Amino acid sequence: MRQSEKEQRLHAFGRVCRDRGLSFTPQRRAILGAILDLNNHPTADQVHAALARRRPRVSRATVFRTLEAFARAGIISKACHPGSAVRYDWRTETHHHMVCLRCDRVMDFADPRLDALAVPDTRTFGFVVSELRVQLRGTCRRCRQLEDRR
Amino acid sequence: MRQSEKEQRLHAFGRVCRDRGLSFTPQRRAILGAILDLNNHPTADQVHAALARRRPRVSRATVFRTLEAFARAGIISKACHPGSAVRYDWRTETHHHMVCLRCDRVMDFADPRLDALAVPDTRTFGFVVSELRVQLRGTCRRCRQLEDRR
DNA sequence: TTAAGTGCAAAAGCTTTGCGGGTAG
DNA sequence: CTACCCGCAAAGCTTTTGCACTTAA
Repeated sequence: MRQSEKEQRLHAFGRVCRDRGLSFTPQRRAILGAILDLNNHPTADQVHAALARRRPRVSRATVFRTLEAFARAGIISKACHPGSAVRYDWRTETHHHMVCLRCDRVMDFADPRLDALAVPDTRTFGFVVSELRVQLRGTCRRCRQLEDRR
Repeated sequence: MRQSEKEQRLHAFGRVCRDRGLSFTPQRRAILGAILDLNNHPTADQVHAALARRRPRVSRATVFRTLEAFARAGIISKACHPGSAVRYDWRTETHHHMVCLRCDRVMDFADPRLDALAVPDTRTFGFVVSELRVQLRGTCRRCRQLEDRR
């Protein structure tokens, strides 16, 4: 992501935070910056590691609390995956994912045809759908290469 | 699930295990029985809890090891979810999920129209798709009711 | 018979919480 | 000023691992 785009996004995040009644502290700005830089559905720990040698110092607890609070407020979202640690996604708009079933990697996949799919009726389940997303399950390049070597 | 259907499925699981070179011990039979009974994408711990007062005794470590081994062998699968503990699914064939973003509950959703969707081309990513699944993200009945009460 | 599976207990990894002190708005 | 936020450290979940013993095939 270009620096200018990043600054622009951070600025937008600040505005949304205040709209939602959350303060936009230097720590929170750093956390959002890190998730934009990583850009690949990191865990809270990966975000914390990325910030380790940077100013301002951000504690592990703050990273966990902040990411969770932002997700609850809809400022960021959570990615669905088959693994065992919450994965965060700075994108909140509908998009799609390729999910590697070997290494749990999640990659974005854009496709307007998929965006246009009609949401099926789930009323009988009492379930209200906010969005439809497609998941392409399979094997990523790296995992296939590892496999081939054997 | 009817008792007869469950027995039939357990029998089929036994056959697949042996085909894959995995032995079908009483513990493993019990674990698969529990995941069929629960029927709702349980965590390893939930499977273990369901077996707590039953024979044969199954240790927590065995539950974790077994579910992981079965998933790797394709005997069961993992559900994709936004939470922080692996969720197992005794269904391995393509199907779809409603995912509650408040409580992380995962519910099955069947729709032949969705099953028929064409898999997009992901070659440029080096990603090989094994199946396409749809995820309906939203809020389940229980969570909406809890919300309404406030 | 023996390779594979199991239980136990300890360690490692992930997440939440309570509290005293700090700061954004 | 004051409600919200932060760091720290401890506790609570989830998952893996090493090892000695057992068992399915």
